[in-house]
Parts: sequence; C-alpha cells; structure tokens
Amino acid sequence: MKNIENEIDGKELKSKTEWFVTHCRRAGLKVTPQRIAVYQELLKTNEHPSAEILYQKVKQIFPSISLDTVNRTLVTLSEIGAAFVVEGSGDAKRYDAGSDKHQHFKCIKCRRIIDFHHKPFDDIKIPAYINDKFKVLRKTVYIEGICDLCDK
Amino acid sequence: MKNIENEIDGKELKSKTEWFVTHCRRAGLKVTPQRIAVYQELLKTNEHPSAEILYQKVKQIFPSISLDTVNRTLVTLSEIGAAFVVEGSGDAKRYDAGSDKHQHFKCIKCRRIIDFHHKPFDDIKIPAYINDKFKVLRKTVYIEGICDLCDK
DNA sequence: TTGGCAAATAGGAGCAGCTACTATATAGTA
DNA sequence: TACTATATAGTAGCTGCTCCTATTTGCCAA
Ligand SMILES: [Mn+2]
Ligand SMILES: [Mn+2]
Ligand SMILES: [Zn+2]
Ligand SMILES: [Zn+2]
Repeated sequence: MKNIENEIDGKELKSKTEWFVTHCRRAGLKVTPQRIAVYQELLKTNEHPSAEILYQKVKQIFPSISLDTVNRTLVTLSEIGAAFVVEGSGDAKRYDAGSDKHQHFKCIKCRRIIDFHHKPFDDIKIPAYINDKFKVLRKTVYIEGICDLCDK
Repeated sequence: MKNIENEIDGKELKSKTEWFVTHCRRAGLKVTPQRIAVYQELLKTNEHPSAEILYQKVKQIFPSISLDTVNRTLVTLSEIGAAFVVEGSGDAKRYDAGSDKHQHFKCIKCRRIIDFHHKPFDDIKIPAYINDKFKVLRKTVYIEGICDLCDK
C-alpha cells in the first residue's frame, strides 16, 4: 500500500502554487489573495474539507473573507481542474486538491474520507458500449464502511 | 450488455411488494399504505427519483401524503435494505430500489442517472489492507460524463 | 505610474432540501 | 372492539449553498 497520508511540504506547496498562478492566468482568471489562500489550505490537508471548514481556516489568516467567496472559489478550482468534489449524500460537499490518482474510503459514521491508492482501481476498463454511447469524463471507485476509529 | 432498462411488470411488482410486506413485519415496522405506495413508485421507475419526484407521483394516488413522510419512508427503506441512495453532489438525494447488481452512469449536464451492468465491476477485489483496517460495507463504481441526449 | 474597467469580493437575502416538532390518526394486538 | 405504540400531516426550523448589489481590486494600456 502506498501511503498517501503524509502532508505536503513547503517546497511542494510553493511549486503547486506557482502552477496554480500560471494556470489561473492562462484561464483568464485573476490571481487574488483569496484564491491563493483557499487553494493552499486545500493543498495542506488530506481531510477533504467542506467549504465551511476551509472558510474557518482561511479566516484565521484572512479575517474578512466571506463564505460565499470560498464557495465560489471552490467551484472555480473545480472548473480549472485544481480541485474536485468528493461525492457525498446529503452532507456538505467535500473537496480534494489531490493530483495523484487515488481512491476513497468513506466512513458512514464519522464521515471521514480516507485516501488510499490501489493500482488495479486505476486500471479498470470501461465497457465499450458505454464509451460508444456516452462521453466519459471520469470513473470513480470508492468503498464505504465503518472506519477503525468508529468500530469499537 | 445486459439491458436493465425495461420496466417492472405487474407480476414482479406484486411479488416484490409481498416481500416488502413480510420484510417490514419482520423488522417490526407497520405496513402502512404510504409505505407501500412510496416503495411501489420507486419500484416502477428506473429514473432514480428524488424524494420530491416520488412525492408528486404518490400524491396523485394518495393526495394527503406529506413530503416529510416520503423522506422518512425513504430513510426507512434504506435502513431495511429495500432501497438505497445513489450518491450525488449538491443536488437532492436520488433513490434506487433495484435489487440486481448494477452500476451507474451519471450525466453531469442533465443529471440523469442511467443503469448499466458490467460484470467485471461486480468482481473488483478490495485490497487486503482496507479489509484489515476497516469494516467494509459497500464498494461502488460509477462513471460520469455527458449522456447521448446532452452531447449534441 | 497611473487611470480605467472588467472581474472579484463582502455581506446579506433568498432558496432547496431536508429534519425536528407536535397534535392527530391508525396498524397491530389482546 | 379497545388499547397503545407507531406513523402521519402540517408546519417550523436548520444547513448548505446560490443569487444579488454595492464596493473593491487585479490587470492592462497609455
Ligand atoms: Mn482524496
Ligand atoms: Mn440504479
Ligand atoms: Zn469513522
Ligand atoms: Zn444528459
């Protein structure tokens, strides 16, 4: 098992931010401190935070930011491929800036979303009749259950 | 490809309802006309309706039913395994009474959820380190993209 | 460097989709 | 048939966005 739970280091944070800045410019988006802050907070965690959680974090270093800006920023990040939504049912949307291929285990009790990477899941083949009929953009595998902390 | 788009026939509706009734009794749940109606409407469609859609349908034959009852009933159905939620992001929960193994294609434009069945997706193996650490309840594979109707 | 402007933000109102509450009704049973 | 725990209808309340408007700001061009 490839452990992908280690946090991002300062060097990677910097290089990813640089990529993000050029990527924004290329997409005709302004590089605002709010956007940088939201993106960096998302990069720094592997807890798949909701907009509200990110809002609380960014507010500590940027007290005037609004929740709406965080939400809009997250939509923008998704559009340019700098983040994506991890699907959930009913609860708040959860975001991920992870660029490496990986999958998720979701605890139905505590709602934790835990990264793992299982190579065979990357390689599952989409049947031809789906590719012929639809324009496929993404395939997703996830596992649900009770996590180690909740199962006592 | 196994076509699973055909609608349920009267015979199957009846037998599934009978199963549902005994299953409710066994679980100590009362068999109310509202529960039967919601369950049957869910059986009759393969469009993965939201609570609101089901509410509109059931109301036609049961005008006094409340949206809350539909929502509560759907939670109950999920608890006893008579239905499940198809995950989505942000929108209303979508429900499925399908008992046969199958997967979903989700159109990101029109939000249609289309059934298909690809045997290899049933058989994907969960890595041992996940099974060892967590109690696995479900594994899910889905495909996202643009459906044939939206892609013009 | 500075000025103009389109894009972005802050703050708040509005809305959808549940979920909780309470009085009434009813399924299961004795 | 009568009793009681469960379920329902109607409504209020809550969460998580999304829309609206006035103000600010990043970016570009002069
Ligand atoms: Mn992840
Ligand atoms: Mn289905
Ligand atoms: Zn847990
Ligand atoms: Zn579509």
